[in-house]
Amino acid sequence: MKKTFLKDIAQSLQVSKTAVSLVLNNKGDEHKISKDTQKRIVDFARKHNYKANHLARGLSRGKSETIGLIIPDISDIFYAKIASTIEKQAKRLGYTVVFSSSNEDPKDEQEHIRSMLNRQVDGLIIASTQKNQMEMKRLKEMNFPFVLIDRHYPDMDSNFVIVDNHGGGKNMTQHLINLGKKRIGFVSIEPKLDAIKQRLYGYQEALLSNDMPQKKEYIKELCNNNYQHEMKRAIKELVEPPNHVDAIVFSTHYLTASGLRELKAINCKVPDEVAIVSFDELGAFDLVDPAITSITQPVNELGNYAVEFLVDEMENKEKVKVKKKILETHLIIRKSCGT
Amino acid sequence: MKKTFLKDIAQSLQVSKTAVSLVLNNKGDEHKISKDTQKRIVDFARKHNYKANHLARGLSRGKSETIGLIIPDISDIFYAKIASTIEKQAKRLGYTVVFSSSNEDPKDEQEHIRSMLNRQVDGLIIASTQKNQMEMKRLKEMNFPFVLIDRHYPDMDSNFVIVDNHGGGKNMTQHLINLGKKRIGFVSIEPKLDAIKQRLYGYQEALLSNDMPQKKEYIKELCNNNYQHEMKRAIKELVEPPNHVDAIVFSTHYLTASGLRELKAINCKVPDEVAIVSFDELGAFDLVDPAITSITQPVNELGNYAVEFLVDEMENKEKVKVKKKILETHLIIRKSCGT
DNA sequence: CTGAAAGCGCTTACAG
DNA sequence: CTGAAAGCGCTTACAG
Repeated sequence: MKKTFLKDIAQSLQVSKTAVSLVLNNKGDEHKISKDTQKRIVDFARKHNYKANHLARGLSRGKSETIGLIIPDISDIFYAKIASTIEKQAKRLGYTVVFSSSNEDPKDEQEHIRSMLNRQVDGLIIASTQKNQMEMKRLKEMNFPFVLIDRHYPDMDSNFVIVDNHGGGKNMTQHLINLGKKRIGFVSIEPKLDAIKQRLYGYQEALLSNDMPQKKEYIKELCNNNYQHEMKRAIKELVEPPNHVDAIVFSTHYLTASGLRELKAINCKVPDEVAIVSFDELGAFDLVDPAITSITQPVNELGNYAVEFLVDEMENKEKVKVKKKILETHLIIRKSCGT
Repeated sequence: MKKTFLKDIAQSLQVSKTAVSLVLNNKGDEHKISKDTQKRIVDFARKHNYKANHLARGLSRGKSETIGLIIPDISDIFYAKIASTIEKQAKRLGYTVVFSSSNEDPKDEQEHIRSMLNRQVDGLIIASTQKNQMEMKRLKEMNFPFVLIDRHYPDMDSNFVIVDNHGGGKNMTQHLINLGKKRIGFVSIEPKLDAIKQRLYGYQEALLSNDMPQKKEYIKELCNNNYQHEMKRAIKELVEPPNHVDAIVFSTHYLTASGLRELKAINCKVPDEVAIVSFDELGAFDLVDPAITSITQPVNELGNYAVEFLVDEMENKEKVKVKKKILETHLIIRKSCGT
């Protein structure tokens, strides 16, 4: 099966390449090409399974119809889900998506951004390390379409769609307070990301507005690369006297899993001795012992808005205002906080 | 910041585009371009942040340095992990990856394959629906590099890297038998996929080689789109008399999760009343109540081999023989089978 | 209504 | 050692 090119069709049908290209791009009517010719071209193309070479088309049109997705880690279920909805939505609108994982490394992230630009993606969706503000500024100056997801740069005016981390942090803490918990710990990674900071602030605000004491010792911030190791000690310090917390807020799904492992290891009963609540979920959190009360993020919405914003900007470059969206989270109550 | 093109460099430096292109592609020495000229070109390029337009380069060279990944569903943790290692490995070798989810729809899969060909990917990694043998044949005839992962076409001679599903199914069943289980059920999706069939055969072989009865009623095959609904009944029928199984083998991670939910719903104690074992895992299977004994798949190896095989074929088209690899699974013993 | 021609930004034989 | 030129496969003003 030989490959068919535009030229082949033109020659076989004794028409110009122009005509073929026009017709196949649905501009036949616009250019008043006879219905008959159009039909012949379309039929021939279909029969020979002709499809335009995207590289050539892209080069010629100055757009590739692909969008780049840069995330910390595609194997994290949260990002995997986002990637899934982004892909679906992008496909619907005629775009393919190429992805790259930054592994939270700003240098890698920058490299991927540039590499994608070379590859002539038409736009970028980025869940950034939040350490590349200069690079983002550069994109803005180039007038290059992009939208930040999950993590944004608070000082920068750009498209983004994120989640209400502050509200989520507050709600999960309030839930604990409503259940009568008095000494509520907070386990997090180092709050380098605004999203993580906001969860902490939410926690603190809930405490504050309920006139509960804020103790520095209740807050454990683990190193992102080494949290599994540090978790052991953090949990111990929280659970044992003098802190002796009766509840723990975990700021990410993997911290929850890790923390629960430690709690089990030291035979601390959840929720009887300590209640736990998780920001975001892992695969089978409803089956875990005990089923884990979690804040849930609207992944689909997030992905859909991201693509919508991006395509909007790609297709009407000049007129578009910066678009921002903050999505609400949702508390799913299960067993890990008791009743 | 204006974009720099090859032409700009050539003009600024008063050399030919040829020279610039050659030097920037590390063919300066080969073409005996003076060290001095080379240095001037490289410096200028670096200073102005020049990067070749990949579309143009691709069109000209006839390769895009991208590989296409087609999987059933990127939001499934198993494929997300594979995607992650494939991306890492591909990047190391200078390739970008574009992905598409088929959602188990053969038509979609075919469309994605063709769309990727139009986009001029250099090779394809496919976890196929296994209903597109014709399309795969077509790829072979075109001499287009591709490797099948996770699912292969048993009747077709092509590159693949899969997992020993038969062995896995056998081991997990044998584990149950070793623990003294007598009536072992098997819950699966419809065995349209060879991988799923093999797991069943493995189960059957374990039974056979231990002189245990094979009962048709012990085997439940659910419809892939509707398994959550059908699970309720399947579990009931297995657990209640007359079948009254004392163990269940689940052939996929999501079936395990779903089945366990039903078992809990009808208050059937695991592992005391019925032991369960899972082929493949979900995020927190070690934390589930009870922690789930599972067959684990070597995702990283799988991804690495896939890329290795593919790149091998892409870069030495003619000489390469078909490469096949079957990876061993691993049984992780936890609590769900008792002791 | 239709075609010849230029152009997208590269790479690479080919000729000196 | 180096450059002019053709070519990759399309798209699209432009001219009739």
